Amino acid sequence: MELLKQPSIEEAEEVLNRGISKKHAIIISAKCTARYSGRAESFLPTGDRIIFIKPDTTILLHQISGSQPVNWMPGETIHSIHRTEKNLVLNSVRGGEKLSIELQQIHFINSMKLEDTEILQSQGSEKDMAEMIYKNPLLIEKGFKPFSMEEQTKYGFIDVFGNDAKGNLLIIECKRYNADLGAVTQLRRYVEKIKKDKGVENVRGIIAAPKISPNAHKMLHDWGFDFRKVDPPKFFEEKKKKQSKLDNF
Amino acid sequence: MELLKQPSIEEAEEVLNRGISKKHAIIISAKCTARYSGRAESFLPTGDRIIFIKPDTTILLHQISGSQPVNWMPGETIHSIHRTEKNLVLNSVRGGEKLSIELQQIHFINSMKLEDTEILQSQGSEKDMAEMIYKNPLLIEKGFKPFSMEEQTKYGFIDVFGNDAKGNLLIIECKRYNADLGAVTQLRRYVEKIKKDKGVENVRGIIAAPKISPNAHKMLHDWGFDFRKVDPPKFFEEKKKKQSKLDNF
DNA sequence: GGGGAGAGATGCCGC
DNA sequence: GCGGCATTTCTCCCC
Repeated sequence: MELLKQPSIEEAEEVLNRGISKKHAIIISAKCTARYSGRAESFLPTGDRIIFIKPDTTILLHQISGSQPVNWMPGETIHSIHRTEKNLVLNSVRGGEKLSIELQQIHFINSMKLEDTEILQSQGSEKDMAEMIYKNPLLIEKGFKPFSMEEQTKYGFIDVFGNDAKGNLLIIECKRYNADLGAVTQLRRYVEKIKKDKGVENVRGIIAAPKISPNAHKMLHDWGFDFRKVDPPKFFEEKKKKQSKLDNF
Repeated sequence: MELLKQPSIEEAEEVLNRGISKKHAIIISAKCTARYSGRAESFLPTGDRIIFIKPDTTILLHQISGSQPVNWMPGETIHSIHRTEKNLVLNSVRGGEKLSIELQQIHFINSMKLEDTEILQSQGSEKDMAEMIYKNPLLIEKGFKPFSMEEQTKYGFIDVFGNDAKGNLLIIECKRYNADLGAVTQLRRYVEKIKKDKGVENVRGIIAAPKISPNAHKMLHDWGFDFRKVDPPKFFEEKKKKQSKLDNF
């Protein structure tokens, strides 16, 4: 691990070059400017920021607020270090894209080998929600018999597909949070595709979500579709437990 | 600035508490585990990671690859430090969400005041593209007369709105990259809304984008809409210059 | 504060 | 590789 406080340009240059070639994780706190050119064009005037170069060549430039980086480059990027008269410049190139960070004052630089082979174990995605409905069709309505999940069509894939009590085809589009206009047009697209492909007319559409925006609900109704309030699995699990505990009093 | 290499639990706890209360930017490199509960549930087993706590209370946990954090909490989060028998635990709570990071070995911790009042100056967004078309209607077709931009409707806002040479209403939906099925359904929504609101039938729709997916193009055609190849401004500016330079030979 | 949509979105999966 | 789409999306803008 190399960790330098207020390094000279020469020291920082060496640490950077060595760290990049060794696939270290490199963190720099510095006063800098940044220019980006590629999918758009941008310039960020002088300020204190955090720069993070990952072993996979990803580079992130973070300002002191917000969860998104202000500038970045994803993997497969080539970094190079240059010197101006007074400063150090970090150029990162990838295809037609280029990020150029000019370091004007380096507060600290750290370069070190990090070990991590784990991946995130996650639950509660939209797919989990579809699975929950598939296994508990009563969440939609009595008599609903789902027969497929993630059904592929050229116009997108259907979350849950089945028959209702009267034998109509029934398409469920799940949203784990608020259903919006996009969710309704998505459902509409699937219903029309299935009607056309199977040459049938009795195809119903349902949006399953914890809530739906007023305009989306209106459009849903205009198109003869329905809404079912369904909470995604694991959503605010702790909060719900607490709430039901309170409800018992 | 406080910068400690391999700090003891006690030292790290002090730096963390002091840094959070002083609204410092805090960076930790550590072996850790992470649990998240809220909009989903997740667990991340032991590994070396980078933790970044911003002055606005945003917290990011980054693994050594990928441009996205593996766990995070946006602003308005309350952080607190606790001790287990052997380790330090950083709890971050916001509404019904909770992120808990257990620090098992701290490689370094840095806490410092950062100064930054600048915001990114950016060009080449979809709005810039709409503006370009508004000013150069020939990019769409001869006789196109745009009369409004960002027109608000309850079902979304229209990028560019105008009349064609024959006096039909013409709605343009811009996409700065590949137009997909969503872009077509979006356009369709606007056209239907305008037809209904104005009680007219002669409303045309056009997607302006550098390219469009085959399925989207088919759906566009099925609905009687058109596609115009338009490159967004500033997109790969450097690359294009180079290309046109090559073309001259 | 909610709705609607873009983003230099990124990431995942299926064909 | 492209297509289609979810994301603990985040962020911005307008009502």
